[in-house]
Amino acid sequence: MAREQYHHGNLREALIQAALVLIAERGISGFAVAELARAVGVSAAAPYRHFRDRDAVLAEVSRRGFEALEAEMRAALLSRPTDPVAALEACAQSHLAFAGREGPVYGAMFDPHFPITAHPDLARARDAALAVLRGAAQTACDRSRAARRPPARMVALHIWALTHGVATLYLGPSGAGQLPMTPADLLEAGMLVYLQSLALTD
Amino acid sequence: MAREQYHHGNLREALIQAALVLIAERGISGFAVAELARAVGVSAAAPYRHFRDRDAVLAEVSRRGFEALEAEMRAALLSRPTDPVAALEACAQSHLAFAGREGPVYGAMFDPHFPITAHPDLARARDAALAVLRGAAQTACDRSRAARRPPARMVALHIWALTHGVATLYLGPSGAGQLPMTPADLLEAGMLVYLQSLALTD
DNA sequence: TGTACATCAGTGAACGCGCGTTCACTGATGTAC
DNA sequence: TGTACATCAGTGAACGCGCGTTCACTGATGTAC
Repeated sequence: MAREQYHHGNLREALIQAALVLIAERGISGFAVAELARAVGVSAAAPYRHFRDRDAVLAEVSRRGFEALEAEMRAALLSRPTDPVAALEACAQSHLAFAGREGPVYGAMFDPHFPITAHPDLARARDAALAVLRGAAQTACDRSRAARRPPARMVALHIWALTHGVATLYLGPSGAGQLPMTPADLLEAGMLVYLQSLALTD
Repeated sequence: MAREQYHHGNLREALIQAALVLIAERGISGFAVAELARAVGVSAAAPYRHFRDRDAVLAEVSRRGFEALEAEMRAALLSRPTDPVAALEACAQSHLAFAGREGPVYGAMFDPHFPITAHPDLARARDAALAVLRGAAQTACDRSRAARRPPARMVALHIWALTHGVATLYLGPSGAGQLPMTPADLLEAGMLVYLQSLALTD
């Protein structure tokens, strides 16, 4: 854990990795720059060479989170190249799985108190992740035979919101066990009902 | 602001009211017992005569929040006695409106980090609010002519999650303005698509 | 190949801050007789 | 109606804590000539 050299070499990266661990252990509100520095074995002032302030560390962690989420959703999508409904479901399920696996980081990514407008990179990464879902919705909507098919953007937002709602309500320590089914099943059933109206099952 | 008497008279109630203001101003993480005592004009130790600890204050505020939410959903429901779909929509919209109006308190009510198991009153109040939605879903499902109608409990959970997702993603300062429509419209459209599958429109 | 020097990436100490909670206490209230 | 006394609901001081951030600084690195 202790460093040998005066210069760390790649302190920025080490800080981010340590931040992931710290956030997982303590949660967002328990995340402290001082403790972060301690974990890396560096003085409390050192992180400020690489990040403007505490929020900047959180923003970078969240940004990477969105990049990972985007990649996973994209992969899920590609695993279902033919069936648009299955593709949307895989996409939503990978989102939910990500939230379950990366609980605390997911919390940071979607923290309503975070001043996201001050961190445009973060907003862009989030939008890029949502865009994957949007693309899948577009494919599905193009094939819809429903009388009044909703715009793809809206479909994407509905799925995004439903998934996020399930994740925040029923994943994690506080949410576990108040459901007569798994969160994944709840989401799957919801998607099924919702997508049925798009008249895509051919 | 300054008290005259040594005994406050109704400090517990005054603390709760002040907590509402404080949470609205500073958010949950900025909510401090010390500041609360200051706001009421009482020593920092006084609140501990009425609440075990900081969390107990938050729990009571949240509990009342759920009671209010329950009442509003119930009222919304009663305003649509004949049409089950309209009733469900009114219910969800009142939930969303509550979240918009009581942003910070709503945040406390659904804070994933809160140790809700340590506060059974709070869990009960939350379940009671959800039960209102559940009842409305039951009424709707009973009249469904769908081939495979989902259980009412699940329908309620879907609507609960969708509403909560829309609320947390798109209400409040961080969520405003990233949507090409109002959150209420997004929710309404989502409900419409979802409920269509229940084959209730008669 | 060697050296002067600019720049980078750390240090360590300090500032100022506020918090949650406990403790022994005291002033006020109300009740029993 | 008056008084002793138990109880209640506050006080004020203190403990221990940790944080974010800045500042002048210094050790290490690398580059130009």
